[in-house]
Amino acid sequence: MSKYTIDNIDDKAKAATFETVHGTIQTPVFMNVGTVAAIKGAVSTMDLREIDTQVMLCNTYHLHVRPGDEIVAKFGGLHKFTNWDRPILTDSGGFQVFSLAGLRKIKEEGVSFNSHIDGRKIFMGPEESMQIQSHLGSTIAMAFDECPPSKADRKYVEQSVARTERWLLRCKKEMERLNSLPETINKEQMLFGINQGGCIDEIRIANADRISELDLPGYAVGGLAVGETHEEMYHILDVTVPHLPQNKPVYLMGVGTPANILEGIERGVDFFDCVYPSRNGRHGHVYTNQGKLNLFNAQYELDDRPIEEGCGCPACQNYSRGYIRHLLKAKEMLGMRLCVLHNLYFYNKMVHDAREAILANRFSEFKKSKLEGFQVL
RNA sequence: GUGGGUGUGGCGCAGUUGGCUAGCGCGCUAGAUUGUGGCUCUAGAGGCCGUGGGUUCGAGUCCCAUCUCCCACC
Repeated sequence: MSKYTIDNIDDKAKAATFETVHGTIQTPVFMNVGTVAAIKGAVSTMDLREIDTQVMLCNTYHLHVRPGDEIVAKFGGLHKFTNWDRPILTDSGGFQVFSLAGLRKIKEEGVSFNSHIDGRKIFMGPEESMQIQSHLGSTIAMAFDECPPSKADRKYVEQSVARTERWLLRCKKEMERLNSLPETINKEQMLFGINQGGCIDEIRIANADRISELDLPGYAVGGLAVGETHEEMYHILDVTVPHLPQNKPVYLMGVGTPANILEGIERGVDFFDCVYPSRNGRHGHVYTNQGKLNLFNAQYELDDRPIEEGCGCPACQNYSRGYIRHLLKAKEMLGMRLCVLHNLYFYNKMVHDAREAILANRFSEFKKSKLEGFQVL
């Protein structure tokens, strides 16, 4: 039984508490992306606990191809498999329809993929996605959707969104069936619906209105940050979020930069996830309140300062920029790991601080000072 | 000492019968990256081609000398 309680609303920015079978989530929240049940960059669930993060995100498609969701189920689900007892959100595999374009064929029933691991043919539709996510036993399962390319024309977007809506009904029905089975790992698994519609206001709004009627425990805005400008993205949030239920969490999928997240929070978004902190960390790009640093740059060779003065992360508490740069150049895994840890800490802390600001009704000043700071470097 | 081979950006190499601004890989310097295939992509810097002569309209390419390093033989 989930329960969403709004703690405060500062203009449109929301701070809420979402209670789940795996503990409470305080929003806004950044969810740490661990696609294959691990945060890339040698970051463990022990580390996630140490830097005090709330939610891990895993991927249905990737875990289905390897190791296989039946295997995870034999371990008792993702929570036991990964030794993470806090909430886990699983993405449905829908995005892979988009990101692995070229390996796919979309039909009404679902999508045929060729596995990126061994090339074998895989079929996934709404029912399959729900079955896999049920095996994984995540706290929140995402609906199986299609994320149309940003350059798709209106007609394609209309057809795609209509099909995604039909898929959502099938997801809901299948999840209800799965949650009632005795062998199901998490019988209170939640299904979040996903809003689509490209950059076309009317399609977004009509879709948001229709899926809101399904009374799902949460809703996501998908299909953003896929090539449109930041202004277009913010505009879509401006017009769409008000058409999603106010008493349910709103999740902006795959977004984004620290600035994107602050803009999203300002528009009422609760949940975020993005590969940036981990991917950029692996590439030596680290976030600070003054902007982003590329530790591969020669200027850090003799820099004995931490990544960011005053940061409480394990990297900054123990090591210098110069040492981490050396590790990165030497391709030592520790270099990536320290950068990823720092970035995850930075993201989680920023969103946590945003919550504090909302609770104190000073989010607008908070956001303004953060954005000004990011532009210093 | 004799014979053979070698010498081209930081490293490893291409450079055809001598022909226009000498290439490539790695490295280096920067930049991209938004529901992640530990990637990938883009741009940039850096070489008087061991040294000194010579032949030629023109030499990294041919000739002579010299030095370096490697191999074999005495």
